Amino acid sequence: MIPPEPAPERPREDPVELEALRADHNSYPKPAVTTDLVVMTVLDADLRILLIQRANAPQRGSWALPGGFVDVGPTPDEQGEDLDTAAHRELAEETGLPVGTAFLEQLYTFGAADRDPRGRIITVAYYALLSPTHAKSIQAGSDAADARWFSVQRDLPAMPLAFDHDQIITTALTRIRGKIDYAPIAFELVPETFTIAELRTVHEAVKGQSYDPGNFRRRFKRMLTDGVLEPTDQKRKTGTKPALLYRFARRP
Amino acid sequence: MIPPEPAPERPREDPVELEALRADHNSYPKPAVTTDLVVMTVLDADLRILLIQRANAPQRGSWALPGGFVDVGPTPDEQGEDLDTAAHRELAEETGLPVGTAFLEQLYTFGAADRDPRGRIITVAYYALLSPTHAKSIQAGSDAADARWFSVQRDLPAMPLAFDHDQIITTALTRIRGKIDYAPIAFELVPETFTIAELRTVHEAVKGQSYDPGNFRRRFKRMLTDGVLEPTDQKRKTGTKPALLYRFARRP
DNA sequence: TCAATAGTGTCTTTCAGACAGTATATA
DNA sequence: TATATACTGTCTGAAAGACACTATTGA
Repeated sequence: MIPPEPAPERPREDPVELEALRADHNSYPKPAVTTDLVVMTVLDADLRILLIQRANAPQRGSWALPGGFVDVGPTPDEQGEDLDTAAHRELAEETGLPVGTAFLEQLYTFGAADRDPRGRIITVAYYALLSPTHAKSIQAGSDAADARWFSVQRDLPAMPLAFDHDQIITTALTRIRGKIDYAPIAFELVPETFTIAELRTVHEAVKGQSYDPGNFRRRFKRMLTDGVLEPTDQKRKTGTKPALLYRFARRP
Repeated sequence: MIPPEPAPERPREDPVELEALRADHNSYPKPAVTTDLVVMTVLDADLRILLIQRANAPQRGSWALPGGFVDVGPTPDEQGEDLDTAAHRELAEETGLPVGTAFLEQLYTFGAADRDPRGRIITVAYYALLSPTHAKSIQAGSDAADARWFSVQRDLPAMPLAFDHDQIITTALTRIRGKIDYAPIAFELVPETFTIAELRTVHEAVKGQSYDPGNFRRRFKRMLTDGVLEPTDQKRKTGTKPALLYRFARRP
């Protein structure tokens, strides 16, 4: 092993040299970059994804993921928005909800050379989780003639999607199905306060399997002692015995 | 819930219209896109990362991750290489090893607007895992005056890196430290055949913690019965009692 | 013979799955 | 009163951590 030398100080950039670099940087062809969103919610014990019907070519009329081009400033000094900001902006535009309402996380970047007929377009995919409360307000709110919730289990399998969006959705499903077992993402898919049964239903809808109510409750109760959750003093009427409502303690 | 209509057939693109789309596509500013590589190995029970010293501005002289621009074709019909292909190509160029020698996986895409002084550059980061056999051949092989292995624990904390490369490395470390517990990535960091102690050393170097040899062996032996591993009939002389060598059954 | 590591076995705790049983609401 | 669900408890097995113990090599 060669012992590493002490690292040099980070050099200041020479403004003149930098100008040359910037000119050089602009002399090569570049790809377009978009963000696409896999927006998910659980409605009626069913995992759903928000799709929009494309109003323009290419693939006009096809159902597709919401998304759009990342804002890149016109000059090196106006460099536009961060990737995360672009994703948040798209989400707000498509759902009508204020920025920060939903859980949003980068998923994967899809960059096959031929994935879009318009030319070279690389897309940074994000997934978002919406509570049913917010999800329902989308239906009602915006002019959603061309934006609908599709059931992952019932609708998606037989549905042709634009571009490689089926692959993006598959990646998102794999991600949340793995992550729900160890990260607190199920809480993003229930209302502000919720019963244990409602939380279990979310897990079941996401994983596509059922859980024993007793065992799920036990696992759940460990989060109570960990301070991740707190009980409220309210109950939800379910038709039979009312169930205690809990709240996710976002910041302990 | 609005019941979704049957999805329309995927429309054929009109060539004339497509031409217009392509022209439109080229009328907006675009970012440059690079891939950066976090190439890791374990040498002398120590997790290491390959860094190169930048020969050109910006940040000439700084240590940085290997990487480069994604090849984007000059026209919509010559759209260049896939992202994964670009990453594989960069890895081969930087290490001198043939494509396919190392494990390579997409990590995360970094797209802060101001992350590069040259202008808007989005980088799709990948991480690669090299066996010590291959890692050593890099040192010897290429003119590696400006490419070296740095110890994650000993060297990196005090080392200033170019751009946001420290953040990329942190993300890579978090990823493999999580993944090594459930995915067979440790086998990418040992020679073709290896002892249990060698595999344990890799786990310890990656996680930065020590494991009880007996317990590790037991966990390991379950992989034997699962067919993930197979014993060889060879032993490695260790200085004391020789240890049996095993082989990773890549495809069962 | 001693030191060091290979390799085995035991005890305990934790947690998940299966499942029985009790409590309390509505119809 | 019947039924459905909330909620509790018990049994079992898988797996991890702590740790004692035996086996086999080289010095």
